[in-house]
Amino acid sequence: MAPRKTVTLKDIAAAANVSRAAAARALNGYGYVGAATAERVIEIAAQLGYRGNRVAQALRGGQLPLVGFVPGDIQNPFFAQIAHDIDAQLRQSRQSLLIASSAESVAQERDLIESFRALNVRGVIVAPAASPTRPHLEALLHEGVPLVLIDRAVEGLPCDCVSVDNAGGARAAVGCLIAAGHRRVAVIHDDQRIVTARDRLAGYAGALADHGIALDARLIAVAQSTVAQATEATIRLFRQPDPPTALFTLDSLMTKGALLGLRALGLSVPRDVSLVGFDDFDLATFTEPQITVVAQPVAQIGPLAVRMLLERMRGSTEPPRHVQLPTRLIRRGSVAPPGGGAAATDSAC
Amino acid sequence: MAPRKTVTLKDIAAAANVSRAAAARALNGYGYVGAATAERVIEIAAQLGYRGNRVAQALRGGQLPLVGFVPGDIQNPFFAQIAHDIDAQLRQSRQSLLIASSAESVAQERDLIESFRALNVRGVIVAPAASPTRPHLEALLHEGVPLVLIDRAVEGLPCDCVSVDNAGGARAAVGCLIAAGHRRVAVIHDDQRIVTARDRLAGYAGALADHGIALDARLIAVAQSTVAQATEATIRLFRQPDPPTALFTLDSLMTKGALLGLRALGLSVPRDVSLVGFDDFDLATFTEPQITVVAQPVAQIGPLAVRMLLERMRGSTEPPRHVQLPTRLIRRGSVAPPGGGAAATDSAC
DNA sequence: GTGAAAGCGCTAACAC
DNA sequence: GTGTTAGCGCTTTCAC
Repeated sequence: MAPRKTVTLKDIAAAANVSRAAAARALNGYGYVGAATAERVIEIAAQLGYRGNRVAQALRGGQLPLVGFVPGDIQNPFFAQIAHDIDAQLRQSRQSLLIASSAESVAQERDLIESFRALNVRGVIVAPAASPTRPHLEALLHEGVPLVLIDRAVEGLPCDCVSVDNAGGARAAVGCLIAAGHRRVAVIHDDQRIVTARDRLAGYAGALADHGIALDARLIAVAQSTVAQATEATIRLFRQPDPPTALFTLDSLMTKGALLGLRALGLSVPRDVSLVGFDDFDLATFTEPQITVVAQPVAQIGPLAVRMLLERMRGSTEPPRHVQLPTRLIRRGSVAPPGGGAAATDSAC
Repeated sequence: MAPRKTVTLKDIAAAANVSRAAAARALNGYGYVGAATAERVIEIAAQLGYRGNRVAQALRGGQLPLVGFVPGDIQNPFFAQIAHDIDAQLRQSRQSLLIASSAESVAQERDLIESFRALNVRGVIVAPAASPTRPHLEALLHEGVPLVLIDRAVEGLPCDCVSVDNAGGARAAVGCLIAAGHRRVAVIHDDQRIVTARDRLAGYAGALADHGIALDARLIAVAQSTVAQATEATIRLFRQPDPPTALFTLDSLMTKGALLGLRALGLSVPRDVSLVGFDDFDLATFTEPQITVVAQPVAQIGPLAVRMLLERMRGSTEPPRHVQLPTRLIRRGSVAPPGGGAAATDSAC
């Protein structure tokens, strides 16, 4: 209980009968120190439980061994895995990780970046929230703090970025549906708030255009990215006269909602409607049939982002790189030809 | 790009033609400062983009506004939610959160605590990994660093703790199975590595004892907490001669594994076997039928832990509190009487 | 090889 | 009211 006074360099210097300078040299193993002295100092330090004071070190020389990470939401498995990977990678370079979710709010993101700046972090990884301008990120760059964007690119921000090919993935997903014979492919999207949603929607439109299918506004539903809203949107979509025969959902929460909505409607997948979702998720392989999805290379994002960040922290001044990782269509059992045709185990999809 | 020299208190003092002390007083709003001076200083500071240097402040006075959190695994939704809640709560007291998973390894936990100590964090929240001794946590306490344990209590460690009633929850779960008429209730558990698993297993044994049912070693399977291992364990359990009629799983990963194993065996829930899992999870309401589970009050853990921590950080010296939150049995559709009896929509469970 | 001394940026007595 | 001064714990020239 007694908040024992922390042992400082001065203490161990005194105990070893050397100057603080000599002690520091011994402990950090630089400069000239007599082998005997060094050994003695090190032993005494160990004995007294000396542990150095990063704060003082940071004040003197550089910065604290701190890196900040701002995901949209740490509860999202996508970000949770990335956080885990960043954590694991960063630990090897003995950096500690500050994590704080922006909850997709720019204001919150700004505050977080602000506090990171005050702490003088060595670098920051952020999944930027949607916003027309981003002065806080620019300020970071301006101060020379290494910054890596993940998941969402930001135009005009000269920094490294790791994202996935959202448009391409969506195009492939919808293409697969079209290849199976669908013409009336619905989509649920998320009000365009986030860049990724916009790109995925663009991919949807692109796939339709590729095959000369006109966009039909009645097949495009808007919902916030929650299970409940997606469920409702699905129900609206399929209660229309002349309903769609297939559905493409822009993220895994929406895919879950779609599943629930379809179930509520008594519609069976893939017999009554075919379904493809963006983003793989654990539930996708538990359903019967399993759900066909566009999988993102989540496991690559964190490690790559860290590698880029460390390079910058080491002083690299290469021009910013924007890596766009490819997605992968995982064909499972949720796609079949329209009109309750044959089960499509081995269809084009 | 140009790492513009950070503006320091000295700079703004010079620009305002006052001493550093006066400037500091104006900026931090303490002590006597002339209103005019204060205003001028503040304006100049804003103009120059002064932002103070927490590191220097910390060196001088107290500590950095840092709190550490060591979950077992940030990817586990249980910990992800807690992390989210801690983050949200802590933000209000303007603390930044360091998060690093122990991966259930004491060695890693020790290293993390070590680095937190070096950073002089204000407090630590940890889900302690299984270990006979915990010198690093004791050291923390000894230094007077506030520490709150979550999810797992540690005997003999005089600090606050928030856990759930694992034994009681398990007892209720198994009791429910027994009430439905089951006598041969199997359990899959996790090698006793973690305290929670041990308590849940004790609850299982307790429920059996309550009803005069003898423990049967052949009904107790060991598996690590992974879907794959639990799947195998389930298959082993139900391939025996005289197989169980009900199954209790100790966490959600295992429940998923059990579902898969049962499906592989062609066994239907709850007709052929009844199932109750510890820990609620999203999939539990997607399956047909939905799975009966023992739900933990996850949403309470983080906020409560933070409240306790903040109190300690404010200097409270109350005796340590150990709060054990109650669990709740959520009766869904995975329990029925044994022997393919009637569907148990409204059975005792 | 080792010690003395000068700060890093900030705060808080204490003097004026 | 405001300035002077003395450090917080550490690193790092620069003498010796």
